[in-house]
Amino acid sequence: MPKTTFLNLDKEKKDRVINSALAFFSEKPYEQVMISDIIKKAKIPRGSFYQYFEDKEDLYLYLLKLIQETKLEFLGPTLQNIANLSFLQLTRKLFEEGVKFALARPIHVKILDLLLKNKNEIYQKVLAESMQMAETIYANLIDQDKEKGLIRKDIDTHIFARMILELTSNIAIDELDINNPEASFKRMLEKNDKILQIIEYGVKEG
Amino acid sequence: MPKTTFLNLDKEKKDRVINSALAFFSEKPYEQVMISDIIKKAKIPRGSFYQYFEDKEDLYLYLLKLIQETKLEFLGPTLQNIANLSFLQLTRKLFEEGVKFALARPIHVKILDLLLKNKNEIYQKVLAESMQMAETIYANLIDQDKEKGLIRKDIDTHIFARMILELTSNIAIDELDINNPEASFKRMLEKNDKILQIIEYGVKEG
DNA sequence: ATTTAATATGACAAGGTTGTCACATTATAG
DNA sequence: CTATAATGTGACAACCTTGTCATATTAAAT
Repeated sequence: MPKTTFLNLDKEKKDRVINSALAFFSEKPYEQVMISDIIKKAKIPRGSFYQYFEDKEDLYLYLLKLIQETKLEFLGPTLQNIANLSFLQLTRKLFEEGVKFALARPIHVKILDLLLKNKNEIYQKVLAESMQMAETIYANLIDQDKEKGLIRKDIDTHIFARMILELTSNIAIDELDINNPEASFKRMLEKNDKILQIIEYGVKEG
Repeated sequence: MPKTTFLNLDKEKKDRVINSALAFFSEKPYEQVMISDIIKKAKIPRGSFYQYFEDKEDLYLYLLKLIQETKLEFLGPTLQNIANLSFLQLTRKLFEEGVKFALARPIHVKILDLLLKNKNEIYQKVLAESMQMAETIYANLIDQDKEKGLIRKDIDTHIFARMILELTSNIAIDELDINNPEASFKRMLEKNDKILQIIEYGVKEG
């Protein structure tokens, strides 16, 4: 956690630091981001940085917390209305919301994407558990839908859950084009639909 | 390319350098691997390194070439007998061969995996084009199978090709366990089958 | 045996990064 | 209007990493 000195800073300066850090952590993996670059872009002296944060990890974990908060806030309304959805409906919803979030907060999404791909020490520390939990939740929903006769019982629950998790996290980022958000959005939603169609009905004729 | 000095080296020393480099490049992304570490592990003096290679990139590109050769050699027999396979049969075959290769050459696979995830300058230089080409080939095969009535015509060819490419590259590495190759192998093949089943028939009941 | 070419070595300069610290500046309290 | 606490600063030590180069050492050629 940042020291209180940082939290007491006026918003402008705080934002300068946060935005500078977000920019770098969205461009390179954690290990390759340099404190020197962050303070240079944020225009704060080296000494100040260490007055605000313990070290790079301290700052990074703080950013992740901010990102998580932003995402939860963003997903809030959606999460209110998922109780009656089937797993596939939920997946479609989350795909959609994922796209929306990626367009609204591309930097945040890039940071999460890098962390997801990197599987470094910090990933183990902060994401591994959540991913495991998400998988379990998905698995339970899938099993429920099997009981309801919505999903074939011979499907491997665990693997299906993993597939969905992998596809949800990877697909959004590729097609993202900040310069053309509307087109981007449409394209990504279409892609989502097509992927889900394959998963629902398969590709085999007849 | 390495300088002739390196190529003329006796096999033992050459292998020491290559294996040391392979070890590091399979553990960390290219940018985070340090020449210092490689020469230390290979037990060659700093000066020698620069007598053998231009720089880190020179060495890395050389390793990638070796890996590619190994892989092509490995896949050779398989590639002889794919002419009459449907796209899905081919996919199954390549999944299988991918698993076998990952077990036979886990270090190589890890290096390729890191490169695939990183999308850095070197990726653009050596892999981007191949990936594009693979996608095109897949797309053609899919279209052919649509004509033959094997794949539903309403499936989006491009996206289906991408999905398969993504799944083939990501799945193999996760479950890999060097300590228990046979169990690993069996588990991974089963996983492959289950994924392919979802892709062929979909998950939806009825 | 001598000369010439090829290799091997490791000290070193140049450049970069991190974390600290003594000191300057500003805010707060008495 | 001090005195005390909180912040702001940037020079600096300690540590790395890269690429080079003058100097051995070894091999090949004459």
